[in-house]
Amino acid sequence: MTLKMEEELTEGALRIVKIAEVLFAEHGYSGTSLNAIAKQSGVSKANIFHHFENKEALYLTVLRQASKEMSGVLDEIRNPNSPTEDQIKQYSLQHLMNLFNNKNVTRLILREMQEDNGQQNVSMARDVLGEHFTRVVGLIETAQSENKIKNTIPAAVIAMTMVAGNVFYFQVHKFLDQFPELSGAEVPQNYSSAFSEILLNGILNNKD
Amino acid sequence: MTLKMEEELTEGALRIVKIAEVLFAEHGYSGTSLNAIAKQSGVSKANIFHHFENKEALYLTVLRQASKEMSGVLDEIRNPNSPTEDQIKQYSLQHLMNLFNNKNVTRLILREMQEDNGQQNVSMARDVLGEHFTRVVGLIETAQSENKIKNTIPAAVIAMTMVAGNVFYFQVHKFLDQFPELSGAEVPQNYSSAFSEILLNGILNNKD
Amino acid sequence: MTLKMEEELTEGALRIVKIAEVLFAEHGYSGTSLNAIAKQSGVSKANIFHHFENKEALYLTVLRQASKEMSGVLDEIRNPNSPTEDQIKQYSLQHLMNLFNNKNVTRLILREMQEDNGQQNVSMARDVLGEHFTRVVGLIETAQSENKIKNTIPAAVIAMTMVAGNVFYFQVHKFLDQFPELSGAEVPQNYSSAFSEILLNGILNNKD
Amino acid sequence: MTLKMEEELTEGALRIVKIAEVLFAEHGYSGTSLNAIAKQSGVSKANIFHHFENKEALYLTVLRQASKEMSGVLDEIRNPNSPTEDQIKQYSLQHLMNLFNNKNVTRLILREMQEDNGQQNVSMARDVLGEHFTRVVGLIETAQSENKIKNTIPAAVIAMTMVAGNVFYFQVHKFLDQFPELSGAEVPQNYSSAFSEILLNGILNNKD
DNA sequence: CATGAATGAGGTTTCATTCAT
DNA sequence: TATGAATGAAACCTCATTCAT
Repeated sequence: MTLKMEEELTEGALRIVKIAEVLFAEHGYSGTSLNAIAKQSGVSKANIFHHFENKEALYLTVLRQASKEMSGVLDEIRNPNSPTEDQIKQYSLQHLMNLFNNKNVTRLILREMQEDNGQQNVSMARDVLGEHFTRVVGLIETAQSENKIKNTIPAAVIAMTMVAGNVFYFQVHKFLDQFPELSGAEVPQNYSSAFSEILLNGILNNKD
Repeated sequence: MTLKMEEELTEGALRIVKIAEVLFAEHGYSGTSLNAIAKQSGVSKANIFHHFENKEALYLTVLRQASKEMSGVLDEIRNPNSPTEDQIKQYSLQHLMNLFNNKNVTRLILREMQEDNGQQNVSMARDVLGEHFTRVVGLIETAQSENKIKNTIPAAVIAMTMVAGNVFYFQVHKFLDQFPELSGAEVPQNYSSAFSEILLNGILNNKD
Repeated sequence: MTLKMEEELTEGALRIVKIAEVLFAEHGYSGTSLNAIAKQSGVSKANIFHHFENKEALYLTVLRQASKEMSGVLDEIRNPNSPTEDQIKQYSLQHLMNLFNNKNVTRLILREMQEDNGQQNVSMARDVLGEHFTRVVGLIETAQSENKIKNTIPAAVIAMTMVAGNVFYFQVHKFLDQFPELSGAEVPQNYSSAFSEILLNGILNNKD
Repeated sequence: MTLKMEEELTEGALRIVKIAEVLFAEHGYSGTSLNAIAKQSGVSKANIFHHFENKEALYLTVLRQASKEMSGVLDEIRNPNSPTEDQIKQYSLQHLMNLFNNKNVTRLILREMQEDNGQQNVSMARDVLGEHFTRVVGLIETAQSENKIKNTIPAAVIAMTMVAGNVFYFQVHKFLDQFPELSGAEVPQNYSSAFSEILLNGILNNKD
């Protein structure tokens, strides 16, 4: 089931990819020089070309590797018996934690989304949005068919809103301490909880 | 009322800044060469250095200029007599349109938020999030005091959620046609409307 | 009696020349940029070109001005009645002090001597060596004719030796504290006195 | 016995250093472009940066290499049995020839002495003045203890005078034909002989 | 598998100089 | 008399890449 391009990476190559991932995530493609990668990896520049055809090829490998890492994590966790509400909350939180646990990958792919690289970043996008996205859409559709969630709103938009909240929180997280109005949201779990509350119940006061 | 750093830009300098804004937005800082800026501006490379101390200084000028542009736009619009619900909808849509109308600036500042440039991007962040953010917080707090919006959710988190939805939509917009599940959301107004619906009423079916 | 090239310098031009003299002396011709001169002079670069045809012309003006300064100083002092020995001592010391008092000029001309600029630096050389040189030669020849100084040694070589000692001391002066063997020579007058002693009486012990 | 910084120069690097030595000696640091060095060395500019971190590093390597060359030469020559007078004459001449034989190095270091580079040029200075200097001081002190040379004059000042004469002659040599008074001194040996005569016996006529 | 030597192209920056005002 | 705007050329340096070993 190994695709053509996924030839197993040797130990040396993997080391390079790991470092490259960090640097590409931090400084972007053109902000990262092979020199820097070589120096930090402790290998020679020439060695990079020994393992990868060129910079672009290395970059693509990094992206592919990154995607794999990200999607791999969350297969097991599921709890089909709990109420819809809890399931959504749980999924949302899990997605958020996923973004943070794969910080470099996330940044990498967010960068990629801002570039005009055509084809390539679409599949990338799927990975941040991503696995969860599809699954949440399914989950919601089920809930809608059971009349637990409003039928008027397209499931995809709901899923998207959830992802949006998480991704944005990820992007903004490091500035939070600069916004005193947002104090309390620094801890992802707290934010996620409040966000889910909004998502589920809206903000209007429907008391009467 | 001119601040120290805002020395009026001369015509020549402004021309350079305008072009640079586009290129920096499209390709990022290190992906944009002064060569390219010079060529597209129709001036010599040396002339850029006549107007700006170095590439970084030009970049900062672009950012500053960008922030100014963005915050300037939306002062007038207000409609204090309409119901809270409509006001929020209206604000949200306006914010979204703002992001699209100032595409370059928005991209520029989103890029900036991903970099680790300390201080600098905090003030930048304020500008995308930004003006609206503060105002919406006020609006919501008012509504909360009038008991029209739930008091249990912090106004700031609500505002943030709104901004999140818009910014994320901006980022993802160009991929939308690749996600058939999301068809219908390609037009910002449609998306905004659906998103406001969720924000205001939540997704749970509270009928009974 | 004004030569073609010595058209009186205007106040503005003179200011530039003064600054340029310092910078050229410190960093040499190619180490000194018109930018630096302009900035330190508090005038615009363009203004330099207003006063001087180009960098070279400014440099030549500086050299000319420098030479004038240097040769002008010592006309008056003479004491024809004192013994030959004292006269030589006095001249030697005076020459040395001259070098120090016109530090910039001296450095400028020493630099010039090391360059391969043909013609030009010959006349420059005369100015460091210079005025004194000719005069000392005359003085010594007189003394020789009076049999007070050995006829076997050419007057010019004697004069040259004197200049050599002084110039070298000037060049080496700032390193003296690093050579503990030479302690005591830091004060020019002391050095000059010891040097004259050697020059006049040699170092051999002729007692018997 | 290899010092940290003296990592053996590879063939390619050495070639560059050799050419750079000539050019730096001729035109000074800022008067010498890496372009020129590259062209004359027959290597690419980029290759220079492969071997040296930057222009400054190349320059320092040149200086270090130069110092080594200069100090290495004269170890063997010694003739402890000849009379003091002859020994001094011989040393002086040898030093002078040394300056000429290592023309580039000498110019390089003389340039360096005129710059305000702090630390660096002190050690350089030692090399021109240098080896000989210390040895001559020793020689003279011995002669003084044997009462062959006046005890009243510090050995260091005597040595310095000797070096002064030689260095100055080196600096002035190329102008000599322009000074008719100095004819006869164009040949270093002749000059050295006359200079030693003065140094040893002074210029006063002590006959009676 | 790994590296040092080498390079052409292009990057940012500085230079001396011109010109219109 | 003085300057800001503009520039071509050249400075130093970095980049991704190739090749022989």
